[in-house]
Amino acid sequence: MASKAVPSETQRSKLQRKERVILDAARAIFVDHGFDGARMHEIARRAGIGEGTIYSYYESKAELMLAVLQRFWDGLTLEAEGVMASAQATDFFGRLEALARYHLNTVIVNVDFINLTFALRRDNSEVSVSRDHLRHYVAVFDRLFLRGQDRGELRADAVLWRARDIFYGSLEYSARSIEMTMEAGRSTREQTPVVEDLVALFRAHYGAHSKDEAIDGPTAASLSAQIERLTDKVDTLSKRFD
Amino acid sequence: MASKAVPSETQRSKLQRKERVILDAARAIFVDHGFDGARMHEIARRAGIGEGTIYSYYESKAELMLAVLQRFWDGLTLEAEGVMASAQATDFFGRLEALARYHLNTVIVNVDFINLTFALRRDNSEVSVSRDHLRHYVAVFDRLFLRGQDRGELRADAVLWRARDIFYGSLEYSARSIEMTMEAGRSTREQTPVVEDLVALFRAHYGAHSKDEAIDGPTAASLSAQIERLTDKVDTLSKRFD
Amino acid sequence: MASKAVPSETQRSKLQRKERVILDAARAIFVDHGFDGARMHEIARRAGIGEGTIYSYYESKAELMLAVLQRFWDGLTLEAEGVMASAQATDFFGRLEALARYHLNTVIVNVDFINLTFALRRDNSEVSVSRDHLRHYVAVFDRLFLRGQDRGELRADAVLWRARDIFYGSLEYSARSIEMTMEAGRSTREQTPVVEDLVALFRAHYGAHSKDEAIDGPTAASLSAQIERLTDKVDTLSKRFD
Amino acid sequence: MASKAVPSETQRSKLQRKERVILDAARAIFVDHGFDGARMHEIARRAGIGEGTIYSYYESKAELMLAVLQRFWDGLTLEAEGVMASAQATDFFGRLEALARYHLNTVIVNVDFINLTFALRRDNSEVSVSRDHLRHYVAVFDRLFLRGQDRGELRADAVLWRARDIFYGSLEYSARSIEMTMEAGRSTREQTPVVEDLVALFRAHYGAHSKDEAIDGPTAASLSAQIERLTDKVDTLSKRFD
DNA sequence: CATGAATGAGAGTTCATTCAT
DNA sequence: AATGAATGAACTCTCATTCAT
Repeated sequence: MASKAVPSETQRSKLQRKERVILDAARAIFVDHGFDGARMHEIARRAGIGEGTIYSYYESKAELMLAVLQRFWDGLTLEAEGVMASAQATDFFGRLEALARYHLNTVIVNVDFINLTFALRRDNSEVSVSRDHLRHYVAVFDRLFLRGQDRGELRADAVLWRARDIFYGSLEYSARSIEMTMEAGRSTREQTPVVEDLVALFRAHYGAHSKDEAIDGPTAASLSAQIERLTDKVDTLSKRFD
Repeated sequence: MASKAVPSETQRSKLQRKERVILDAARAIFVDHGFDGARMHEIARRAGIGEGTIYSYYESKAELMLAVLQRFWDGLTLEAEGVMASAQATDFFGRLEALARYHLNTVIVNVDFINLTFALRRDNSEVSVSRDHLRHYVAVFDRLFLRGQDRGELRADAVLWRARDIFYGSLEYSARSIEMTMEAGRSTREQTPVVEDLVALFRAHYGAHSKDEAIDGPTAASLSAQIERLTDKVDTLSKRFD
Repeated sequence: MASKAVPSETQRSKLQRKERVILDAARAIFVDHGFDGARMHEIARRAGIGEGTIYSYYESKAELMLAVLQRFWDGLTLEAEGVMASAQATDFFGRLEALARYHLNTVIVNVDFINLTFALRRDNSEVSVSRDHLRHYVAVFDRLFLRGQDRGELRADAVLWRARDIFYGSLEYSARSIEMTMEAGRSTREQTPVVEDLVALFRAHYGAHSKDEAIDGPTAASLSAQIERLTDKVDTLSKRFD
Repeated sequence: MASKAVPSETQRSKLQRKERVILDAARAIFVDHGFDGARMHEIARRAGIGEGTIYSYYESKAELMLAVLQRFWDGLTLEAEGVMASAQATDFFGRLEALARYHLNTVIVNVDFINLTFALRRDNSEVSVSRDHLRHYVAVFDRLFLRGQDRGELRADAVLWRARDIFYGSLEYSARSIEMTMEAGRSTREQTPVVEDLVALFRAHYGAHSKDEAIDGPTAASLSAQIERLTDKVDTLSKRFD
């Protein structure tokens, strides 16, 4: 009360907290309804503040969306780097697997939001998203890949961006498929084999050692696991006849 | 009297022509501004007709969008099949290359529209997009792949949908990248090497001459493939109970 | 076909028939949906003709409505006169009863349309109904009443328009009430006693003879009928408990 | 903080005032143009507010109409009761005259609005008018009449709803006639004689001093009245099962 | 004369944004 | 700084009317 004249640390952090609350609310509503479908009224309500208050933090709905996008992609990039830094493995393929696992899961969880980002790429839109967000994010892969080449883990003649297309491309496509089947109540595809498969493909194609090494095919152990899973499915099916 | 019951050929084709004009205009405006951003007024103007006229062809904006989507994906599927049928090569990899080339180019040209399709909410929206459009389209690849396996051109233990994810996923990712660099004035990446690279990857990974193939008797790999296929069958069966 | 140049009698009557078909259709739709709620499209469909055809008979929707109203009230007036002309009784009260019976039934059947007529009395409406329709119709009563006075059946000092207000007013109010209860599935009020009561009231008030004569009260016969009806009601109610 | 949760008295009364302004404007426009003919734009302009503001008070045009109706009929009922309560006379006929005078004048003044009420379709429309409004209003007469019977001022065998039809029916018919002649510049009919005439008619017909009254024992008339009342009770009972 | 596809003005309603409190 | 009532431009969709056939 007495701190009116002197903006205390508390006040500043209070503002930051409220800004975060707004962004959280905005993100949730934007994901649920898309940009045009989202209502400022609903965002304000979810943030627990008045409608007008948003406008003292962001100039317009479009600005708010941009801020949400910014935080989303920055967060993604940071997390991806964190995941790799804290990965147990320190070799290229170990880290690649960690990155793939993280990316696949992220896309599955945020598929609506990522679609929304793509949609805003339109030029005539009032919300024209900069491509830098995405560029920064995929740079995580680029750094990993180049370091792998430097350390001799990867073939020197491998072309970065072709590898990148395959990595992100197939993961995202898988993610959409998995998300679709999840939504339909079925869960036939697991995330783990997709990641393992992709890493194996990278090892085979871009690995510095022998070309054939990685193509070992399924081991007895993995076969056993597959049979186990199938057994479960059949059991589930059997129960349907009760 | 006869002209009353039976609309003359001229009349019918005139209606069909107008329908096409509307769909063309709608597609252009939808791509430029998104579904919510598109204005019926502008679509009508671009089609050179009155606003009300659209509503005697399509019940609502959403219906119109759906019709545009339908035509787009159906056309894509038909063209893809045509491309493969008329490909000079008749072997798997030759046809795969034709399909890849067609798909890559298509995505580059229609990237905005494809983004738009993705952005349409599957739920919570008045435009509920059926997944069948996409499913039909990717079935072209599926048929090609299975035929390749039947004819012994591909490894029997290759998993269809993992191959599909890599194929469409990396092509679409490449397409977006290419489209981005094209737009930026640079054209560092050519389409041809991307396609050739992908086909080479497929040949190396899924080609029948891979190392395990020659060994007699049921190998672990072929066993695994058998299990995989059986799993699919059980899944299909399961779906029947939904 | 050959009769193109010479409008035959057939053609003229054909036009009149079509005009009647249009008016019938229009009336039905106007009654069902009101003036603004009625659709020219639906009127045309019900008449079995094209939408544009209506406009070669009537300049606009408002004109059509006016024509419908005209025919309705003219028909009513004609019928009312016909009813009285063909009434068995030739004395004032007999004819009054016939007119009351006809009017009550007419209002019940056409209550929606009559309400519609009242609503169109608005001045700012594009369909401003002339009051002459109604005036012509009530003139039937006026003539009957004046004749009754001339013939000495009615008191010479009775004021025409007060009698008219009571006659039409109470009948219309009763009609609305009866129509309301009919609609609700109940039919507690019969038309006959309402008419008889009103005629009795007229006889007592405006009859030239004695003032008291008509107030005989219910006879034993009518009492018996009332009890009969009540018994029916109780029976109906009893069945509800099964 | 206190001003947050509890809107100040000023604020609340301001809202109520605005609500009344909207209802007044709406009523005027609805009367002038009917429900369909009325334009929200014009209502807003007349109320001196923005178009959108109306929608924060009423969900739709239909809701607004309903609110107008509610207020009109509730006000009428209240006023009618007030008029009778404050009437100098305390006997039945004195109060009847006060009620008649009030009703006649009310109908003359509000004839357009009453026509509008009648014209609103009970079915097939988005504005579904409840009959309760009217029912509540006429209950004022019903209570007066029954009390008159209880106090021996009216004949015991008089049938309530026939009297009600005559009372309201003839007054409304007179009101329309008077309103018509007033509008035409002529003012041949005065309200007072109409009311006096009607009261005289009621006195003659339903007054307790009628000829049958004096006779001892249950007359046929009183028997009939008893049956009539019993019938009403059974009807009421029946309605409970709908 | 008959038709019904085409028209476009105009309707009710929504919602991002403003601003007095 | 925070609020939320008020705003009005702009939306989709309707439908009486027109006119080429």
